[in-house]
Amino acid sequence: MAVSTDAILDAASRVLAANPGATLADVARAAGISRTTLFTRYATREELLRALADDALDRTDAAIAAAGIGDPDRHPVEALADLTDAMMPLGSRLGYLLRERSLDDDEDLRERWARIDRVMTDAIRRAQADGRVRPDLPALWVGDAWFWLVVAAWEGIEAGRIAPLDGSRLVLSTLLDGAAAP
Amino acid sequence: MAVSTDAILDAASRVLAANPGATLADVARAAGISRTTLFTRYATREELLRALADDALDRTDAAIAAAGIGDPDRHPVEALADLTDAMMPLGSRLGYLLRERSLDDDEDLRERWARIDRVMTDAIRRAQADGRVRPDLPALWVGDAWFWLVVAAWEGIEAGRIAPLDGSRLVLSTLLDGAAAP
DNA sequence: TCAGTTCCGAACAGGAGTGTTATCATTGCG
DNA sequence: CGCAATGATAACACTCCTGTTCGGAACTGA
Repeated sequence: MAVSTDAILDAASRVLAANPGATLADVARAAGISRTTLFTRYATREELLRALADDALDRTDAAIAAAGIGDPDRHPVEALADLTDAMMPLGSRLGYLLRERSLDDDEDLRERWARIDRVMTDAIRRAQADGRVRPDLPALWVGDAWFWLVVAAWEGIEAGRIAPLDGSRLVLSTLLDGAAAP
Repeated sequence: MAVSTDAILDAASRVLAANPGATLADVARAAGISRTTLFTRYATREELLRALADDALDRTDAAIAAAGIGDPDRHPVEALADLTDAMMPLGSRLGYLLRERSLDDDEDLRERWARIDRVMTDAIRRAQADGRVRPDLPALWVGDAWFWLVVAAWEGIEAGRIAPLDGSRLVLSTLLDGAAAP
């Protein structure tokens, strides 16, 4: 196995995030292997896409667990800060999922994403009950706002609009404190 | 002209936003016309995509002008509120551009988008100078954060996670005041 | 009724991508 | 050195989409 599975998935996520219609030949070229070799790893395009999605969700699950988002004893703002840090390197891995709609009707993937959503929303509800997050905002919305601000940071970093090391801080500070001058 | 150009673009943006790889046959079906008739309006797929993008940018330009974003005398927060309201209905029209990468190398479209970006960023810089927006956040980032919160609202509304009429308020309140409890 | 227009359906050629197969070169191991 | 495994290259069939063409249906206006 000259080229690791991870290297293939990494190349694939970069190519497919940049252009969801990219050819398997493009992916293979980016991974430094031939198209036929790529087919020996993933028999069909869909199989590759599925593996990519699973890998992205694995990493997200791991980040959520490591940050202790589901832990009621953990300070929710600290947990969110840790999670945001951990999410920043996942740009292309997860970003590709945003643009790839052919997996929308995959029940397993939807269920995995719903579970992540539930963990986040529960944590936000606890933070609201603890008086740390505004109770007048729907918890679902706060979670969505956080996620899309992370996407904003991914895009901003990729486009060179913000410094890579600033991403996490900007997301957290904007989400929690807002952009209006005090 | 039984089916208006606008109806075709509307159907096309909905179909292509849901799935950028959708076939022209899909688009024609959604628009209620035949595939051959669609070809009489737009000779190639690229021509249709270009028309869609131009239309979306036209609407964005109009919304920016109507909100007075570029007007230094206008209260910047009120202008942003008006703009956010005006952006809410543009979900699929602009959302499709987010996912469509085949137009990334189109110089005209890039220039149009850059001009919109410049108007927004200038307005944010003025708001920072006036003490209405935190000066410690990069103006580029504030603009991006606003835009992606708008996207979050589009997605949330489409998924039924937030009420359509709440979108604009949630975006503004989150961006300006933050989600942390005071 | 006739002419003109607009649209649809069917059919076709061409191109591009997927997935398969067979053959050859390379590397590593016994 | 010989064998096995791995991957590359090339070629192929197949499918799907694009873009074009043609004949006919429906509607309109004189």
